Amino acid sequence: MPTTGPELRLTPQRRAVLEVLRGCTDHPTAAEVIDRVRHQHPGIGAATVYRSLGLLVESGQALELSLGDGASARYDGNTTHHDHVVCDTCGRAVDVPRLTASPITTAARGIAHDTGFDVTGYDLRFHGLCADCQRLNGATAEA
Amino acid sequence: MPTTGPELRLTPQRRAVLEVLRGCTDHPTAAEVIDRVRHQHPGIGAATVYRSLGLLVESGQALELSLGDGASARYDGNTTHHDHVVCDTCGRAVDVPRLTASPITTAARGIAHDTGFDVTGYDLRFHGLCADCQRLNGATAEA
DNA sequence: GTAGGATTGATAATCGTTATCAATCCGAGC
DNA sequence: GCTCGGATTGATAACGATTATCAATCCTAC
Repeated sequence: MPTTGPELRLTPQRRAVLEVLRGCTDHPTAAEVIDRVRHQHPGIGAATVYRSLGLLVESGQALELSLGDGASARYDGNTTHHDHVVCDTCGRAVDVPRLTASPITTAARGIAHDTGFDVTGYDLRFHGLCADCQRLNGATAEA
Repeated sequence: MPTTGPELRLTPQRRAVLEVLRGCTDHPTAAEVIDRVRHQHPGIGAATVYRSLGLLVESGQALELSLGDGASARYDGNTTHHDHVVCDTCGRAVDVPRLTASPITTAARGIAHDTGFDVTGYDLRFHGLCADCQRLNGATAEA
C-alpha cells in the first residue's frame, strides 16, 4: 500500500521549490514559483519546477489550489487544514482557519449516504472582494 | 447600474446551449456541451458555444464550476444555491443541497472582520470517491 | 570505477480557451 | 419592402498553462 509516499528523493531543485512554498504566505502560481525559485537557483528549468510541484503535491508536502479563476493553479506550502477567501476580482487568496467542522462533517455523512460517495474531505472557499479591490471598485463606480 | 443583466438576446444558438444545460443533471465540460448542442444544432461553432456559456454565466442563467481537477471548466444549469461532491478520480460532480448555512455565514462575518474582505458567498466542495471509482479502485488494489 | 536508473533542462506538443475577422443576421427607421 | 448598422456567427489563428519527449547528466549500488 504505497499510498503514503513514494519516497521522494529531495534533489536540490526539489528542495528549492519546497523552500519557496514554505517561505511564503501567499499562494503563488506555477509561474510565480518559477520566478522565485530562480532567485536561489538560477538555471532551473520550468519543466523541473512543474514536475517538482506535482511531486510535492502528490507526496503531501504542498497543496494545489483551484481557486476558481479560470486561470492557473496556485500552490500552498501550508499543508495544515485550512480554507481560503478568494478575491473575485484579483484572484488573491488568503488563508482562513478551518471551521469547527462538526456541521460540515455531519453533512458529509449524509452526503455519503445519499450519493454513494466515499467522502474524504471538503474544500470551503469563501469569495468576495479583497480590501484593495473594494477601494478600486468604489473609485471606478464613482467615475 | 447594469449589474442585473445586460439584456441578453436569446438567439437560437444561445437557446440551444441553455436548453442543454437545463436538460441535464450532470455537469458537462464545454467540450461536452458542444457535443450535445450539435445534436440539435449541427452546424454550431465551438467559439459560439464558448461565448454563449460565458454570456449565460454572466447573466446568471448558468454556473461555472471549478472542480479542482486541473482540467476544464464545467457548467451547471441549476442556478439555485447548492454545493457539490466531486470524485477525486474521475472528476464527476454531483449536486448536494446547500447546508443550513448558519455556521458558515457566521464564519464569513468573522473572516470579513479579520481579512478586510467583503465576503459575498462561498463554495463548499466535498470530495472523495464516487461509487464507481470505489469499485474500480478496489479491483485495482487487489491486483 | 562502472552500469543503470532517476533527474534535469530545452524543446515541442497538447489542450482549453479567447481573440480576430469577414460574412450574415436582424431590427429600426424610412 | 429596403437599407443601414450594430450584433452575432463560424472558422481560424493565437494564446497561456501544462505535459510529453529526449538526450545529457547525476547518483547509487555494486
